[in-house]
Amino acid sequence: MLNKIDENCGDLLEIFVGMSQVTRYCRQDIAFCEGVTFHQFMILDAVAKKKELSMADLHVILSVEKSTTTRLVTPLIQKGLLRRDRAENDLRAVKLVLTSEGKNIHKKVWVCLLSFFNKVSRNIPKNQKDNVLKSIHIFINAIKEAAAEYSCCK
Amino acid sequence: MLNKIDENCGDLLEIFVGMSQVTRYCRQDIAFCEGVTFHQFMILDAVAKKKELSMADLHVILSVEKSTTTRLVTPLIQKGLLRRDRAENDLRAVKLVLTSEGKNIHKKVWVCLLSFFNKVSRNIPKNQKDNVLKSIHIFINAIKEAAAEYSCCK
DNA sequence: CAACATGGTTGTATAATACAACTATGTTTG
DNA sequence: CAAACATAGTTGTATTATACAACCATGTTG
Repeated sequence: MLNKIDENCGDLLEIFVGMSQVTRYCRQDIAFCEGVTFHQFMILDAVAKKKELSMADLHVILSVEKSTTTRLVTPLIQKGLLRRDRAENDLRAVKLVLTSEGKNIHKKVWVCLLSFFNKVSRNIPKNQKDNVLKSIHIFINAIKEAAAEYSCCK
Repeated sequence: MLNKIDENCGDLLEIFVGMSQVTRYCRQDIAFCEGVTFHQFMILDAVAKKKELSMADLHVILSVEKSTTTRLVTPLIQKGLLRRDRAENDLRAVKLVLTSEGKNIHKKVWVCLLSFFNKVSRNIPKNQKDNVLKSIHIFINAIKEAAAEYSCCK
């Protein structure tokens, strides 16, 4: 009986290991696109989608500490891809916007990503694609929900 | 036509983002088990499975740089969970083995993990479980294969 | 207005990670 | 067999991602 569970969990562990590897690959490989890292691209993309974005929103999207958010944004400002304006309605808040250079780079990196994504896509059997993507959503959400209430060994 | 592709890729990006988040959660949460981090547990588990393991093998399993492998192993040696013996047949090589304390901790952390995995499991509809796990394998492998040949923007 | 809440940055510290240089041991080959 | 090459691992050095706590400035509310 415990065996059954254990086996299942062995699978899960393997999957976590796989995800951890794959995440690492992506961060590294994508780093070679126009000098933008994976996280940096996420930020550019989030800003591109919303036109303007507060740090607070961003920190939810990235789901990292707000201090981390600041540090991730800083290099993008320095490279001139983002502007950090004050929000009109709340003087505490920041409003991130893409510079034209930022838009440019965002587009270029998308092209890189597309080529990578296509390669990934080609390694998934056509008739499975939909199912696979859906399954992963289910899985990721399952973990997020579990993590929300999770606090181990306390 | 490009739209179709783009949309698909938007999905993929979302998934990568999700994976990156989820990976981060796990590293953090699991860190609370007996002071063992996710990677450290992977190492303990790999050694436990094989009884003994060379650094070379381990560095393949973790798929990180060999120097990183060394640094990940070191704290486990220091905590007395692993022993670093010389291999008999090759004096260059190392043979990692679990100490009894290591076995003990390995087991304890498994219990923590089980409880987490069960929570995850409970958030996946029963009739989908098999499908979801299989899909993720397909996906992870697809990425690994793509990453193997991947070198962007060159 | 005083107390509390929110948005953000900075100080400080740590973990994970890479790459290059190096040591020591093995293997192959002219 | 000695020289050249290959392999196993560690260490030096640097960077990135990350957290937590302390802090400042601005808003909101009793």
